[in-house]
Amino acid sequence: MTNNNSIRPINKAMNLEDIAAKAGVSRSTVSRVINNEPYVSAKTRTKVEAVIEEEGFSPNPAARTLVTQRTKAIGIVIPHILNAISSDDAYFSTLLRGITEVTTQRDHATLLWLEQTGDDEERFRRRILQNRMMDGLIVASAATNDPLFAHLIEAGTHFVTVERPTQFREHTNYVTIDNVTAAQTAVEHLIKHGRHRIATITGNLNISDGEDRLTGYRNALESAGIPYDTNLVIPAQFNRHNGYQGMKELLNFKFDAIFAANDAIALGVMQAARELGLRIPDDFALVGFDDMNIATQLNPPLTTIHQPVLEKGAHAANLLIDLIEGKVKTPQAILLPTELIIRESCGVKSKETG
Amino acid sequence: MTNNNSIRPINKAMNLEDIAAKAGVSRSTVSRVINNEPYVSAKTRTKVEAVIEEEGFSPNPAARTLVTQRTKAIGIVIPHILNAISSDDAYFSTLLRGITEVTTQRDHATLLWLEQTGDDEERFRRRILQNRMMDGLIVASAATNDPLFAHLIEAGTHFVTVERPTQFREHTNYVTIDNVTAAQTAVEHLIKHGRHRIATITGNLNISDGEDRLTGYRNALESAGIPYDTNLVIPAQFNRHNGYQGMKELLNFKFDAIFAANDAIALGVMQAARELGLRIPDDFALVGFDDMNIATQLNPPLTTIHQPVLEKGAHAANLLIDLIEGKVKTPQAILLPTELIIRESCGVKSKETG
DNA sequence: TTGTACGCGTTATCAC
DNA sequence: GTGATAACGCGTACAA
Repeated sequence: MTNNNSIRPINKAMNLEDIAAKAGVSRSTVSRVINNEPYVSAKTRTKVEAVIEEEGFSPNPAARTLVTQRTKAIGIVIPHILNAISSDDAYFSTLLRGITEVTTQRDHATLLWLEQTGDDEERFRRRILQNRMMDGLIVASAATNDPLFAHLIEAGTHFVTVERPTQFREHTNYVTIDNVTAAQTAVEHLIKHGRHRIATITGNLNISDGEDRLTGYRNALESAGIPYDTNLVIPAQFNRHNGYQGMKELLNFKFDAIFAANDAIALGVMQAARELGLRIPDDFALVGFDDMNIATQLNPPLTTIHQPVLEKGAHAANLLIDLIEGKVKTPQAILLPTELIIRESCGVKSKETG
Repeated sequence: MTNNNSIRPINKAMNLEDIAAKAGVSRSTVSRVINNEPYVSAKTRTKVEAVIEEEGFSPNPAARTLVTQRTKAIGIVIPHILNAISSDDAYFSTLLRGITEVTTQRDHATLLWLEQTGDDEERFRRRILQNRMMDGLIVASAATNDPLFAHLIEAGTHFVTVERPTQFREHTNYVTIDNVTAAQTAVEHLIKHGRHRIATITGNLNISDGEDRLTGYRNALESAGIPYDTNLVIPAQFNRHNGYQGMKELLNFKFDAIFAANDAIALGVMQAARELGLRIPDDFALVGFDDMNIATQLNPPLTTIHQPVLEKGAHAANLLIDLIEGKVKTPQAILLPTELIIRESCGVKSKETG
């Protein structure tokens, strides 16, 4: 409104110039102090810092971004909202916590991009790709063939996934767990304890987590010389409803155990079993995946694979910011450990180890 | 780097000037087209739009923010992370979904600010107050006396809370539920069905949700002429562990029902009861609050108050953006409806209505 | 209806 | 060590 430097409108934030005037130096010097640059005398620095402190000044991020081309913000992208944030599940909020822990610590803001139910994919992608408020992206629960990846790579945008990539592997940084081995461990545990007709209700097979857990299941059967029976493999998605439906489909066949691709699915199985008057683990054993907090609380407590979701988020954020800051060049693949947690749903006393 | 307009460095984003050149018009005309301003001939507009489309151009948000003083982004602030994101709980992620649904629809970005465990409050507050990447804030699960509010009001920052404010009421926009009445309804349901020694394990009493639910509990007792027995009131926090502990404390006293201030607490109660060999609802009735998805899944299924968390988030976001856009002036208080969901934990068949 | 010119608040590049 | 001054990319009075 006014061009008069001496009178600042009320409520108008201060700027470098104002601070400089108050400190009796030039704008450039204030900038140097703020950015911790050398070549400022101790005395000047102290004076300027005092004024900054006194005024509670902080530099305008938009102006800064305009010249530095950096926003000091990252984005979290969740394309498949219905799967990822099935509200049964603490996976998502735990991941967020892990991520923000690091972004906060490393002085970055965090933008959240959830694909909405009515959204078409193309618009969602454009919204993210065109938004230039972020220096990089963490992509969670995307389909392995999601076109987003091609666009990100083409645009040269830094990104990290929390699933194993199946395409563009040489361009993709990721942090995940060894889903194949973990699932295999779970199923082998069932086999070791006398279950031989083991069914599985899978997660989304277009997400590597789902795909890999099915592979682990197959591997376990194969190692034990148990034939792979497609009747016992119910393709589904990572949510409770699918577990519930899957259980009902399985009724047509004989089985003595179910490996659920995650705990939400296991929850659905338990609900169906209960309605059908089937008892776990007496009528069939059940093993889940994720170790959500609720697992101890179920009846019976759920045997499951524990995975370090918080750490996954934290590692992803660190990796992304390292990438942005140029501290990491070659594509990184970080694998986090998992653990089989034996409770009661698998029919083995939790005292005796696997 | 280069001042030569005719040669753009590879990977350098286009700007208005470039588009203008390609379209054979001036920069301002392109700006007008992008901002849907009048006084552009249909022909010019079409031409410019074609170039924009062809180049996949979108304006630099930092530059835009610098001049408009608007970021088209809002922030979500969660001060009490341990309470709000107790990983038992879908409340938080559901709220996020509700919020982002609206922010997306109204073309705003969403920033996430979670107070970290090791964080001191003062630093957290500064981080938010000094960050100018947002046009307004949604504050969730803050203590009613959180100093943040005073700062926000002083700074003239638009904000909306999803709890009832106890101070600065005339300056605070909020959307919440009628916690008092809802809690009262829950407890009256217990009374009506013969329970007279009703205990409660409260939520955080420095959050209005916790305070109000306790008030509702008192009101119900009072209406029924049941004396208020402080032995039966366990001050606690909104998480499962506190429910577990609270249940154990209650063992010293006689009671025939528990009103848990949220479902997470009820979960803890159920776990403790199970370990103690107490049966619900035979040994005591139990009612929760929230109606998290898992409630149907518990043993027994949990009677609880349903609250529309998704809608809460959506209303909050709409209200905030209305505020930012100047469409709303006087402080708004939006109250959303709740409903008592009768299942089995209260000892009443779910068929017969409370 | 279109174009010119200035300002938004920084950082970066020079002189001094 | 310090201070002008030119970008950064956009919106917007004002002139044409």
